[in-house]
Amino acid sequence: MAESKIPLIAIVGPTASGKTSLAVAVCKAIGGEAVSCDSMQIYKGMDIATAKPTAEEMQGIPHHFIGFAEPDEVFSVAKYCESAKEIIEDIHSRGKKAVLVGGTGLYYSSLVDNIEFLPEETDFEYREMLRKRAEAEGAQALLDELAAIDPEAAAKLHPNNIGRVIRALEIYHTTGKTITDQNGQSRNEASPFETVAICLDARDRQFLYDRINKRVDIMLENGLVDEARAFYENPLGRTAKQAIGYKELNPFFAGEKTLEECIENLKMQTRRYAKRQLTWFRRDERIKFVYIDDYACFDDMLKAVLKIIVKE
RNA sequence: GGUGCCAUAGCCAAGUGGUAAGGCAUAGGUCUGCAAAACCUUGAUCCCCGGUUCAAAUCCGGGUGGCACCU
Repeated sequence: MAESKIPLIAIVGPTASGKTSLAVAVCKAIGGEAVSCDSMQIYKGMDIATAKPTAEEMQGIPHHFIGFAEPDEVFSVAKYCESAKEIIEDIHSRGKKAVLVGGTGLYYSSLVDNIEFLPEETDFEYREMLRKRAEAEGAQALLDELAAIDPEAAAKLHPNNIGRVIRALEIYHTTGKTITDQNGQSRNEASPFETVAICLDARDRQFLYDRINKRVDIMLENGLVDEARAFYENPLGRTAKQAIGYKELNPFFAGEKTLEECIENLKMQTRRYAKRQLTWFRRDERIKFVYIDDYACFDDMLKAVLKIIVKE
């Protein structure tokens, strides 16, 4: 069984930790192709803010799953897993190694653990109705309702986390099954991948934050403001508008705040995002952590990483 | 040199006699179809010294620092 699994190398980690350059170097060393695991780099035009790898950075290594969707397209984990699996299988069938790169924890874990998503069952009207009820009756009312049909799920949710409570109710509404049942069934199939995952991190948090701050400055030099202005004038879709880098500059375009204030906030939001990414990867004990501030130079780190990959 | 105002957690800030609201940040965490999102948890004895009082961040005196105005 295990022999038939597809080997998969994953390089994950917080933003600005150096995933892109490491992945390219790894691909070069082992004959790999990069597969992005990033919820925002999938969009066309959102280049600077999402730090999409440039042609120069890619150094001729094929990068899949980047910049193919329209900014107004609503994307989801389910779609990601479906397509990413196909891409990885294709790379493998051509005798190359797939190297997954990215920082979207939900996409990563759903793909690697082969979460099975059932056919689409969203009901936006029902969601909207529940949202209005939450406003009128209070969030607790929705959670109480969920507790009546699925006490297990309700126990895990905080009433203020309205989005999740609504989703749980929505699943019951559209499928007749509780989210607990459905989630239980989603893990039935074993993963087709034999994954070796590496998470980039910094021993000194400030080291990472300095890199983040610096990178935002570079994005600004590269024209982030103009890119953001374009999306301010042509608003993004439901998924894409969540990207960090545009919404933080809107108060400046609206004349409510100075550019400097917005930039400070943008840096702060990026730092907070990096922290959240880390909590996601830290809880997966299979992921090996590599600390970027342990190495004097990139090549030393690359050697250490390749050692982990070869050993596994 | 004089007069007035102010001094509470990293920042903003409420509280005017009974043992310190709140917001932001920070740190940690949750995560199954919007996830770069959403959500949870997380800290102080109130500039210093002395006094009044059963009791002071809160009143009085002095000091230090800042701001404003005046000569």
